Amino acid sequence: MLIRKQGNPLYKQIADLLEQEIHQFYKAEDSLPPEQELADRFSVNRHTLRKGIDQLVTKGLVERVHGRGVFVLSGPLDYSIGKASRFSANLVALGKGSDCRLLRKVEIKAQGNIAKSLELELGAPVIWLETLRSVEEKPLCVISHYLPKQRLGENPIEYQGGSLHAYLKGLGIKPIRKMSTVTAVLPMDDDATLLVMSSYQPILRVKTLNRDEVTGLPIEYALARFRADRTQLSINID
Amino acid sequence: MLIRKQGNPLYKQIADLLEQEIHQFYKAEDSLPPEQELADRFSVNRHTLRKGIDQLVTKGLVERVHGRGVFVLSGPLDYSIGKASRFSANLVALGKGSDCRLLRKVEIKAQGNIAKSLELELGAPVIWLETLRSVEEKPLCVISHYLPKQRLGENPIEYQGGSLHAYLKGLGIKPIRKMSTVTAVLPMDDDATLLVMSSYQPILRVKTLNRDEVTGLPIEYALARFRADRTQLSINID
DNA sequence: AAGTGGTCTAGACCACAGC
DNA sequence: CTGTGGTCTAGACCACTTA
Repeated sequence: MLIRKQGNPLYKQIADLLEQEIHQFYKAEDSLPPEQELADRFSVNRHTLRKGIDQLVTKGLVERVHGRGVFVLSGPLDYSIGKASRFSANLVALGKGSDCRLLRKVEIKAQGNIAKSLELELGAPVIWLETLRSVEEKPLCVISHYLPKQRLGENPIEYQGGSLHAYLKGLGIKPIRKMSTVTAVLPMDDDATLLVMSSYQPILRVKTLNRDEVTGLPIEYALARFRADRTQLSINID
Repeated sequence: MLIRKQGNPLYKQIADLLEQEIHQFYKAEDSLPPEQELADRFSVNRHTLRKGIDQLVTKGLVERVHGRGVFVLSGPLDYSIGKASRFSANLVALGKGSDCRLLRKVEIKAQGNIAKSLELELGAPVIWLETLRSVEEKPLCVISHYLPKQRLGENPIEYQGGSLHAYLKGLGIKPIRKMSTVTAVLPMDDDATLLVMSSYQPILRVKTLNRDEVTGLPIEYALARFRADRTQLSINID
């Protein structure tokens, strides 16, 4: 049935076969037969079978659940830009999300990129906030904020959610966005979970540095991860 | 050195270690030591080592070349979006050699988004150019350009490659970028092929509208698809 | 021919889910 | 407990590149 051939390895043939069968005979939520059973059926080692399934996982066709099985995912997603524009996030309006939940608040020591971007000494105290912003009840982006503790005045950080920039304003700080860089990647596991998305859809990664309008010193370094299918960054140039 | 622990498999630890080392000691184009050598060094099986490298490949950090080795990829190019920025200028500024190949040149009738963006009547003639731009011999992005024929003067479009904006300038047109939107998607098959990338790595989609500086009329509507692993868009806000 | 990555097998044990 | 996927080892051979 399966033939070893150059350029068409067994695991690929298996992936193709399974993909066909999935489209023909399976529906979303169905589980595939156990790996060992499939391996026996194709007369290959379980490792080879697994590699075949890996292809389908990467493709976003199926999903592995430890201890339970391999499950067929619902059909391909629509990546049309028209759909995305409904949820368009304006770059300038960033940080003004309608709902903002605080996931984490810790004090860490500045190091690497964070120290460099914030223009801090290594080891200087930094407040690390992790926020999740949703629009219309649907999670849109996760943002890691890094704030230099020493530049926040004597006030302890009591931010609990809502607009972070509004909170900072209350401390007499007015953050001004100076630079952003944008790139696209596939999400880390944690982010995929928070954003309730599959690991095979891209996310937009926006890195931003905000400076205090008064002192001109860096006041916030932020790394935002947007669900790309719900986001379109608009950049207007005057 | 490496410790077996739940939730932190060896291959992941290896990936993390290698990533660190790559950032510290390697530069683009460098090759990693052979797989067997690395496996010995970490005292793991070559399969386990390979799975670690797989992580880095997925991450876009390194690239495998059969029979030659594993090579470190160059970091993303920083592509800046600003008023006058053009592709060629961007890369020249980075000191990189670039190349622009014309893939297609057709005349079509304006419709839908194109007509709307270019502020044309439905059915008005539009020149559709498809270009592939490479940097250092490696494909970076595919761009679809839509030019309103009637605004190009009497000149037939004789553009054959190279800088498109330089060519337009020769026609007495100076395009100014007015708006861009950015989003991330998985590539269409054709684009993935042209960009020599996997269909599961995201691309950055940048939609741009350029207006003629003199008349203020839309002169170019462009839809660019960048390999996200080689691109970082910089947005500077004044 | 030698060196590199690519594929496959065989067998083992672990971790998680559900009965 | 049993059944599932997850990780790791050991060894083999193939395919591609370079010299």
